[in-house]
Amino acid sequence: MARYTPAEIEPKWQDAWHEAGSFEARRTGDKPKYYVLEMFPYPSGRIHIGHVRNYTMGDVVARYKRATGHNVLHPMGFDAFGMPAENAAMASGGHPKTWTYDNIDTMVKQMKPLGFSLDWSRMFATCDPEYYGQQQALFLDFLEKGLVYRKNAVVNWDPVDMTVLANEQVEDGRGWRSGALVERRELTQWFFRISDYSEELLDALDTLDDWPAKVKTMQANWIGRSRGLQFAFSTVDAPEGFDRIEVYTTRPDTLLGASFVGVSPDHPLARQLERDNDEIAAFNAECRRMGTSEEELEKAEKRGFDTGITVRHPFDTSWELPVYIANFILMDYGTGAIFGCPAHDQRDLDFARKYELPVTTVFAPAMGEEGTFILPEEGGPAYVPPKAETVRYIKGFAGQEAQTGDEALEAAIAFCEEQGVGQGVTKFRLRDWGLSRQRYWGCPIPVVHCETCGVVPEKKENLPIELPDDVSFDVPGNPLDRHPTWRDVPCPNCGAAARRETDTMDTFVDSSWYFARFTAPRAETPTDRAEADYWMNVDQYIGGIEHAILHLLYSRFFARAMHLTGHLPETANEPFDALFTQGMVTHAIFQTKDKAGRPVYHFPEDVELRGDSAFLKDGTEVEIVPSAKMSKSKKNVVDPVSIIDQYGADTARWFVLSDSPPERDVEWTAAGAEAASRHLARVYRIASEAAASEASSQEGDEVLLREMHKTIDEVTKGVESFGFNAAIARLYAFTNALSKAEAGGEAKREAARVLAQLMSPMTPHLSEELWSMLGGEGLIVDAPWPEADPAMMVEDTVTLPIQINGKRRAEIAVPKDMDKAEVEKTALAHHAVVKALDGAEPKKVIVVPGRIVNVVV
RNA sequence: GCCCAAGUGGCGGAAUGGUAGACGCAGGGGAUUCAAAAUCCCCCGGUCGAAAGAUCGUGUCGGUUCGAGUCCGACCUUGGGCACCA
Repeated sequence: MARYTPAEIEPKWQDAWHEAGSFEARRTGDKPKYYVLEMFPYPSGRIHIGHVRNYTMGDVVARYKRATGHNVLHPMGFDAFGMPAENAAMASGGHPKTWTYDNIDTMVKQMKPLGFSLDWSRMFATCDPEYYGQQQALFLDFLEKGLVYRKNAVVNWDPVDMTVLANEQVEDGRGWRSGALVERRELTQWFFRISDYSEELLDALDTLDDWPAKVKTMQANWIGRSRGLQFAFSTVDAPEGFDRIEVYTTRPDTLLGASFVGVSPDHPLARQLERDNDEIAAFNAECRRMGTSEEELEKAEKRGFDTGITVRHPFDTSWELPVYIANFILMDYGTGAIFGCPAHDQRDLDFARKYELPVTTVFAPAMGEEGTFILPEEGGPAYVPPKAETVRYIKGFAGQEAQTGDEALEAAIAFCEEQGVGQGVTKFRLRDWGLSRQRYWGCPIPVVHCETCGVVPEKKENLPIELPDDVSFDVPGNPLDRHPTWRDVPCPNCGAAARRETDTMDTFVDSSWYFARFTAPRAETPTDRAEADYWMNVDQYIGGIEHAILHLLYSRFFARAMHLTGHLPETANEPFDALFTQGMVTHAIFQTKDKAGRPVYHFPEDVELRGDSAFLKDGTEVEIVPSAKMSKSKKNVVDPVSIIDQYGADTARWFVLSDSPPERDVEWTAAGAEAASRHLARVYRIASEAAASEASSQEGDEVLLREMHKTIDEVTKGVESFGFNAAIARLYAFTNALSKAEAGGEAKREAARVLAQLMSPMTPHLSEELWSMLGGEGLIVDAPWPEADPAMMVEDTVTLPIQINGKRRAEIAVPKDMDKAEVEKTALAHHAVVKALDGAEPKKVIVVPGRIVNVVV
């Protein structure tokens, strides 16, 4: 009998699909369309097992939808701009462009043998001038509509390398390459007005029924709508022009517990004070030495500097509060100034205790719930109940004595407005999206700076503004900045000597509209409306949970901006109808330390495992950090090519789906690949036997075919709900049933054909082979998905467990449609129940038809 | 620090509030074989027991319910995100 030889059959069927043009997306016929998209990869160099898992999931959906009669669009491309290419150029002297395109070549060569049903004719990379030129056109359209503007913003500045650092390039406040202390520096940068869409982006989350709730929650929290009071304190002894300090608070009901006012080190007042006060200048400078990330600010020790200025309490002008400059206050949020109420905010309480400021409790637990409440001023923790909880106000000034935080908030706002102390406002945490990057390897921002005309947009006919190739990375800083022939251009407006913008775009811009470009990847405009109108939206988007906030939020903004500028229909404002976030593939990190004690990472293939220890080829022992997110910078990536070489693509595909639920992280182990391979060989063998079977006894036909219909039903449901591992478990069970079946040859062949079809989204090559072996018509990719016959799935009798006091003690087999009273009678007659009752009457009998019987004694 | 998840046998995991551990891996035993590989069959959460069975058991502690892995509250641990990694 022939053996399962993936190395022969996989290329054969890939050629057959290619010849038939099976996977080219076409707008033909009256079939419904289906657009399935996996988040496109960064061309890091080689594909890793996480890619295999991600694209196999998308391929299962794509192939299933194809089999259920859809025109499927399933494209692939590369998110090709970004820092690693520049880092590689700096490390080894090559060019980012060469590095990137070489990597793309390699990765395409590695992906094709996996047999994904991708329309490769639509492939592009975001670093193709044809792509980023259209992105520049979008930028100009956005600029015209006022969706882009310039303002100052701070960046991490490395004073030795003379370059801007990404947050991940800052380690313990020092530049990763130079080790120099990082400074915050303010630059004029480009911003998208995403915050204008805060409310809409938040409210529209409710319409995304097929998105995971956790992603919607994360986005909602990120956008962060809050209701509060904005008002001004009048100052005492403040410099001129600072008669008032505007603050924003979400807890105006705690105004009588105010203890101090805090302003950001970047607040205009702090900036004014540092001019004449060296101590304040030093404190502010110290604060600015911290990185720009929110995480770093929050984790840092909370510190303040007493400015000596005070403010008057709005309700009692004889009551003065000190004004501190505090390192934990963000200039970007609210007004950059707050009042602190230590009794009801742990951070404020820590601050008050540190600087010996008064603590005044405003509210306490409601009557009857005081319990062991310790007043914050008597050493207790800050009392911060949920705003929906009713509390008792001790120092309230508006509304009832007992009310919820929410009620008190509104009452306080109403009271303050009436008193002329500020007004209620709704604010959002979401900030505008800074897109300027002081780097070479990104999409050039298509504007020119002219001394007379100011900021001048490039003319669209000059697009794309291509990156110059003749650059080097041996000098610190952005090569575009020191490239005279590229940088120095005439003003598009007046023709005078001018300078091209040398900042490039954030790579999130590239990935915020690629899904739209896939609908017409060669169009002369960003989109072709006929194509976009047909193919949008993405029916199923699949990607990592790490993109839950930024990428997905930016894309939602871009879809709206592209609608405003005429590039997408309004129906595409929410571009992703359904989202599935697959878990990550994790893997141990292998690291050593360099002379300065900084970690140096090593690829798994460069590490030799001996027992629980690991060593480099030169014998150096390597530290193993278990189970971390796979990341190119940490080098803990697994190369699936060897798996494919050894076992074939179908085994790799089957294995990544079978071993773990798709939304959960999976720790890569090679152990299961062998088992997956054995199973596929077994399926091949069983199908071969079925193909040759001459058994004429039809005794077991019904049993087998009933099993088959149940399997069709469960696998279909599994595939539709991303329960791939459960679907595969069902296919294992059905394979066992087929192998043991005492059925006739015809029934076995039918069952084997259905098995091949049900497996075909996961193991398409093997399935084609079996299909042709079993006399299937045409290609299996063109065969319609099998349908389960409901009549074949009902059982005549059911087994009911009997519980006594909720614990299973026995079971009975009863006809499926036996009525409740009869079931109860049968159950009570069971000897285990009789014994448990011991002559007494049951207290209660619960009968859930078809499910369970519970006897309470 | 803040936001969001996850936690079930030796391992990966299954389970519309209704028989916890499907299916697979590893392990043990057997068949086949001159022998092996491959294949096939059986067993496989802990404790007690010869067995029948009993009893405990889904990170920890409480709660709701006739019934909780599933719902609620608190905690612990691990992971993701925190706006210049992509």
